[in-house]
Amino acid sequence: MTIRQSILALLSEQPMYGAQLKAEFETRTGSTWPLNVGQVYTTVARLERDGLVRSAGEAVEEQRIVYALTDAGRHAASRWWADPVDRDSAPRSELAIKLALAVTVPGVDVTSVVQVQRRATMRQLQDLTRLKRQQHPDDPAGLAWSLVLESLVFAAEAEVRWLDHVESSLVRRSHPRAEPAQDVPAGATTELQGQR
Amino acid sequence: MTIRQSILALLSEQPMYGAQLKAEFETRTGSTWPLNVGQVYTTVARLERDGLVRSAGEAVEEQRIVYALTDAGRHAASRWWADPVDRDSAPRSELAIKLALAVTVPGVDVTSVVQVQRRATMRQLQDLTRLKRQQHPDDPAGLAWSLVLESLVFAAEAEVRWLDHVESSLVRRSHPRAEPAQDVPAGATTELQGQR
DNA sequence: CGACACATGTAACACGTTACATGATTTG
DNA sequence: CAAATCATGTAACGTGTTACATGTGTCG
Repeated sequence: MTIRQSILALLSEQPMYGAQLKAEFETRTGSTWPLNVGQVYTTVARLERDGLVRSAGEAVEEQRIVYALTDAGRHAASRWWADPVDRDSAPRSELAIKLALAVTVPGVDVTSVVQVQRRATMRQLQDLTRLKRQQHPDDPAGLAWSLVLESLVFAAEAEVRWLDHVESSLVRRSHPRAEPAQDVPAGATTELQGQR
Repeated sequence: MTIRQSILALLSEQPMYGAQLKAEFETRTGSTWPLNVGQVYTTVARLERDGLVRSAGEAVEEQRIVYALTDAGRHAASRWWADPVDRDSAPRSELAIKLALAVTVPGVDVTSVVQVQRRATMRQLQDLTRLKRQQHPDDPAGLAWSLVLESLVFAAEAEVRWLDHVESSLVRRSHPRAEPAQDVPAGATTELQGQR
């Protein structure tokens, strides 16, 4: 669904042809999520089928087929801006499910699962900060990519915090006698950069 | 892929029949993500096709078909525990893409997009804390659900923080003369519960 | 008996993804 | 001219999702 909406959004700025859509999508999101060209065509075909896009046949150039929004398409695009991202359709969090199952299936070394994941997420965090250093957020064109990178950073930080929280829950479960130690506050980002 | 792995994990504990798989999945993850029964059967059929599951034909009861892991299936299940969740296959963040496009497509009221989303996420956060109050994390069976809920809370909090960060980036962009005001530190969760 | 719930499946479709085939344009 | 590049598209497959059809017990 995301690609669908993204294509609508790009076409709402200006009619474009297929490869241009791919290029625009990738430069604006900083190539974080590459987009296969073929997918552009399949998605555009579905949009055309649904009456949101029409191909303004070979408008200017030779064999380039330019796509444009129909009225319904313009409507759908503006609805995307107006509505919040649907939380009900939020994809299942594989990590949350994995750990929920890990603590209920006997014989699973939950602590090890948590540690492996924590290390992986910390590495991703380092990669992201490395990427951010090659980045000029003042550049108006770079603002978008900057935001994308930072959204990944925020998500990864939250993941690490949650993993630590899971670990402390496990400790509490195995030591039910211990006085209820206060959990790490959510904002303890200070030490987050250090490897364990 | 997530459902596939979840079914492998459940079957690694014990052979089960279809409806039981649905029930176990939902009780252990707290019905946060309902699972259509039909999907269990389609997924199990694919697992059988791939040689990870075999149907131990009508083992005990009358017409209940019990599924069990093959050796390859057990192997796949334990690999899931050993490996971190693949970050490369992490789904595209619809929200991040949406805002990246919003700041690059002219004529979009980005601030409004941010505000609408923030309100929606705050409401979700309130719903989650309300759910958490009806929850006993000391109950060993409830621990899993507790963790799932908290993962959603952590993710939503991170989303709100990121949205605020986006907003301040926008302000900075429109007032380039202003001295670079320090951003809100990632750990400013204290006020997060209050509506704006 | 009839209604209900439980359990099993199938059919159909949407989206995402990749690999491949084709044609046109540029360039060494 | 030949090779590389750009652009368009199609075919095939995988997962997720829903709606529907069917059978089988149970219980008032």
